[in-house]
Amino acid sequence: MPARQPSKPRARRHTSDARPYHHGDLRRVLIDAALQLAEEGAEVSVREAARRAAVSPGAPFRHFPNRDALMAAAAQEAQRRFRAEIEVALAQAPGTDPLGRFRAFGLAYLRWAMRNPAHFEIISTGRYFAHGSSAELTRDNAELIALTEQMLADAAAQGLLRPADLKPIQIAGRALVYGFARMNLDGHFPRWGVAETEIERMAEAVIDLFISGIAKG
Amino acid sequence: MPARQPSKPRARRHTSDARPYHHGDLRRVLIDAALQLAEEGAEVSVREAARRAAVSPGAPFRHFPNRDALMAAAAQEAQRRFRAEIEVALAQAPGTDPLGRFRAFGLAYLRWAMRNPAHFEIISTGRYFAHGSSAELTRDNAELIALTEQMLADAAAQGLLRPADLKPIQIAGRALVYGFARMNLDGHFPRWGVAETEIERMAEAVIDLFISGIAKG
DNA sequence: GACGAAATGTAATCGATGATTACATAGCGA
DNA sequence: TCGCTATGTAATCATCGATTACATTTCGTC
Repeated sequence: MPARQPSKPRARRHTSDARPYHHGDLRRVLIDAALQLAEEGAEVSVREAARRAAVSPGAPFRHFPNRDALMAAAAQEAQRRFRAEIEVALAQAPGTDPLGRFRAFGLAYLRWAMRNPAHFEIISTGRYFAHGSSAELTRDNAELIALTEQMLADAAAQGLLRPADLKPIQIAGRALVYGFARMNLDGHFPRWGVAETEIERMAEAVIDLFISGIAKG
Repeated sequence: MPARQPSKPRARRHTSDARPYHHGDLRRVLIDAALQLAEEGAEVSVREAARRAAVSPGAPFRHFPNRDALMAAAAQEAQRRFRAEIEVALAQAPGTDPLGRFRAFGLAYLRWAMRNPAHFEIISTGRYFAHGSSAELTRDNAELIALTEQMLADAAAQGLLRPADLKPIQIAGRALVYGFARMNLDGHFPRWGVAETEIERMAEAVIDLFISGIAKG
């Protein structure tokens, strides 16, 4: 036991012998641990995150005032990844057809939600932290919504849609995609096929149905 | 303090002096307390339910093996009320037009979900208890789903729908309504109008949009 | 009616959790 | 080099779900 006497108490950056008193980047590690816990289906506790970071139960509170703040930070990280994937999909979307872009958006949205259900839940639910407690999350989400609304407005301006109020279309589009994602999350889909491809095919069919329902012709 | 000496230890049914040792209908009272707590936005704890029933913290476990069982029972009660309201609405629905019945169903569904968000959450989320832990809840829900699917199948059989696969229509219909309800629940609607009438009007518009999207003509 | 078993409530206790406080150590700048 | 601040530890608290031992009531059976 007494082998713990510091052989190198010098101001070294992180010698490899035993973990240093200061962790290095505990905040980040805690966020990752929280996301990982959620992914595993376990409920996220501050203590368990601390445990995984090999740190005392009180340490996390140096970085987050309370549990909700940790969850909010984890949600921000998840949202960052979510948005990155959306933007990649849009960048690869064929051309300038607003409805085609809308379709690509919806597909990327649902694909991510199907494959990262726990992270999607953290982002969307507003149960782990007060909704609006993270201004960044709220702003980020508002931007994505504005993006889709712009697509639909463009489609209307180009005469691609059947005559109808735009607002209900926008709301319905959001509700449809959000509802599909949450149904998957909340266990409202029977264990459909063997793979996740089947449910993703259904997601595609639902999006196409919606578009054909609002498109002219 | 020593005024607690039982003046009437006889086997009376419930004399009015002081609460009797046995509660009477603790199970029911606990379920109601749980629903009330959810309605108030507080998180539901067994102890708090016991507190409201003026009973010791261990008492509830005589009626429910664990917290989840209490929540499942509460969910069953909420589902019972939900379904009752749906059936009233359907009974009042004008005629035999399948799409009209579908519309009435959707409106009643969303109306209840908007006005009883906490109860809707308990029913739908599968987070308070293992999804499928309550066979009755599952069966009840399956019946409602079968009902709507039958409406859409009838509509298709009567040639009221544009040609399309029925399955995506059924899934999309569920996702749309469920998504709208959950968006409201999860705080994705800005505090729209003063009253709840505005959001209910939007719900109606969304349902009508969906129907017009799948209906022939 | 009387009695004993079953049902139902209480009291005490356990382990886990979020949170706070006092203290220890590291790292950084004047 | 000194000392301030950031960051981690240790100890502690209240709350919660859950279990156990014990108390009281209720009810069927004789």
